[in-house]
Amino acid sequence: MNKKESIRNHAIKVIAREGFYRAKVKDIAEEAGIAAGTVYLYFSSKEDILDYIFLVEHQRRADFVNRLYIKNTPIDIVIESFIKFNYDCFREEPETANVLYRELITVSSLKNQKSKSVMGEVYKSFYKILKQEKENGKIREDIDIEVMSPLIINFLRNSSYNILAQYKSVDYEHMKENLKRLVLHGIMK
Amino acid sequence: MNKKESIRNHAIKVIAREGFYRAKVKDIAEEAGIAAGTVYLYFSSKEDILDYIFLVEHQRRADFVNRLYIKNTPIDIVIESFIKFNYDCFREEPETANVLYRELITVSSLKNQKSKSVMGEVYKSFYKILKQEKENGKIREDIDIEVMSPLIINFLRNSSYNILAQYKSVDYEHMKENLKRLVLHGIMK
Amino acid sequence: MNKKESIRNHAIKVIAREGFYRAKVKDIAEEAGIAAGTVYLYFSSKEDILDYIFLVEHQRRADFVNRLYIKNTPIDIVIESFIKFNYDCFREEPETANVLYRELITVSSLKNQKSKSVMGEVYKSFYKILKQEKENGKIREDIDIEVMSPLIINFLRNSSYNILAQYKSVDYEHMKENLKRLVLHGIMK
Amino acid sequence: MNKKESIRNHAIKVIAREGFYRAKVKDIAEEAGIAAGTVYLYFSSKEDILDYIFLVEHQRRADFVNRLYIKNTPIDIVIESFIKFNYDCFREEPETANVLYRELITVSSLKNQKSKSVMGEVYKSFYKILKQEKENGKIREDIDIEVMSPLIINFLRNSSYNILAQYKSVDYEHMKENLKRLVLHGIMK
DNA sequence: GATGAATGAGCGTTCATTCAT
DNA sequence: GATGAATGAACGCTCATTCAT
Repeated sequence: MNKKESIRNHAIKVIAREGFYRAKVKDIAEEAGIAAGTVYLYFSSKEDILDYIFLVEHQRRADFVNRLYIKNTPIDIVIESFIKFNYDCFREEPETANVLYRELITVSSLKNQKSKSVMGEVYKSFYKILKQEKENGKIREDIDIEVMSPLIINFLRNSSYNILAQYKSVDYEHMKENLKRLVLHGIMK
Repeated sequence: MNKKESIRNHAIKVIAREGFYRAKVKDIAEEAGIAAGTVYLYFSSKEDILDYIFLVEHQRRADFVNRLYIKNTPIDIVIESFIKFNYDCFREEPETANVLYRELITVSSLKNQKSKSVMGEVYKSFYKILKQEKENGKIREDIDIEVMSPLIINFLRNSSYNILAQYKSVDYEHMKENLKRLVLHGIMK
Repeated sequence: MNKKESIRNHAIKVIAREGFYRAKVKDIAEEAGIAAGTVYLYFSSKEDILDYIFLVEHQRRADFVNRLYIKNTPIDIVIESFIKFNYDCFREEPETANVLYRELITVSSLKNQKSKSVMGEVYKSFYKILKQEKENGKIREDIDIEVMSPLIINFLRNSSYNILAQYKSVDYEHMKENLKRLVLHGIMK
Repeated sequence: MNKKESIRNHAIKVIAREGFYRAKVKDIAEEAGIAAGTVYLYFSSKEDILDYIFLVEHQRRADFVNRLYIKNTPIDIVIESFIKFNYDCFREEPETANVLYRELITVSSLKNQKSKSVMGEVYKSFYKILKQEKENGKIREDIDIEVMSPLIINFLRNSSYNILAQYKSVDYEHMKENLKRLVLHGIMK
């Protein structure tokens, strides 16, 4: 078993529960069934663990959106898929959602250059999809896709999280449908 | 001079610069030109300062949206005004924007009940505006306004922050216009 | 009304409740219905208040024992009276008893020279009584009264406190009688 | 080398010198040749150290008196031995004596339940010895041993401390003899 | 004399990180 | 590689004392 991945996974649990600053390296280690010192064989610092969590999650999104782009997926399917992707991620691993949503901003001031640049890839791929569709005449002319693409991506990810975090018993399909409609009507002709 | 307000203002500066957990009470006091102990004459703890910052800002938004509701403002003007309001707030006090955006989530897990309930008022007023306009036949039937109103409010606030934080030299009017269009097309007939 | 005495009396209450180090000057002042700063018009420091409390109480005991000495009171009556005196003091003002018993030792390391010297007077008077009675042939020859007089005085005072503190519903007369007997049989022929 | 015991021993020194509230954890650690943080690997708080000091000392006395009881030791030997035991303890470790005598009361208001219950054992064993001897007809009928046993135990311990603390150059054997005589004459037929 | 807001030294405790084993 | 005891810098908070009003 890969120990670095094990630490990442258990760190997500602890950080989701306590928040990054309250989370103790000792607790993460304990949760992972190793000694505190061992963590430092795989990560240079506590912050480094968080960076790595972001990196992996951003990479997953970058890969996902990039794959949609390569396959020439039409914009309505892209929006729908990305909503579904985030929903599924967050429902399957609620702790990861928590960490992504809560700590992302706090740490954006940190030095996680690598994680940042990967997030940039997500924006870029989504932008390319929008550009293609604008050329196809599907997107309204008065929408500046360069400016809006990161805002929309963030909106979709945050809303997915918000819905799952706020509403306990609700028709999720209904909400996903609403979210998709709002964005599609917002940008399409 | 109101010392509690002075502490709030200088705390915003320090917390914006360092983040809440890195910000030292001593630094906040120093920035405000008082002794560290004096802070505790006005706040019961460091966390209490943050709560108060949120409370004041949320109250401003609650008042703003509520006033629009009372005046029966049409939805397109509401969206436009709220975008402008956030823009202006964030441009005038970028540090406040930083704190609101970065720390809001981190601390949402804390016990800031008062601040939370005030934020709830924002949602409620905005929901009432949307409800009115739906009855007026301006909102598309397939939009569930109960679900979407908090998502839209957050979208507008976060996007305002994102744009100001990301783009240094840009045509802000153009971006505000884009944001408004996306949301209006997204929800209106 | 004498403000210094008022502070002394209310300080006794607070110190009895919290212990000297936990007792706050502010609480003492509040209890006495004055401002914290006012305390420092009558006492030079928090410790100074405690010194004064001791001084007053020791003086009362010194006066009491000295009066017995002057009146040529026989030893059995002295013992009995001193037990009764302590009992009555402690029953009437249990807080004072608490402070005397608990803080006396802690602070014996402090610089309360005046209070100490007054306590010395108690020992001296009691010693003179014992000496008189030894010359009268009432005290056993093998008792070194110089050594034993302070021990006995402390024993009587501490035991009074202990009994009142430990036993809630008990025949106090029976216990006082026991205490008196033990000491009298211990020292008399 | 047992580090917990080392901390206990050095804490006794510092607390004896400064008093509990003046003693700094840092000083205790420094005295013990370790870092301040290390103290918290063995004790949960500063107060916890004091509790442990009491526990150990009370246990020693409890064991001592209990052993005398088991061996059916006659009362005069018990008194003599207990005086000697306290003398020796206090002469060998004057700091321990100081702490026991000075802080015992201050902290008796704290939550040191364990330490308290151990002290109760001392009273109980001594009471059983007295009861035995009363049945043997050695103790005067008019002495209520249930009431007097804790008072006597405290008297012996406190007096040992007082003598050692007050008198620098004195015939200690003479004083111990005096103390023993007083108590024995006080209670025996 | 009386106030009480302001001070700031001081301290208990935490916890990321190290390193000898 | 793995451990976990030890470290010690760091920080939130307290409260005796002062002093301008």
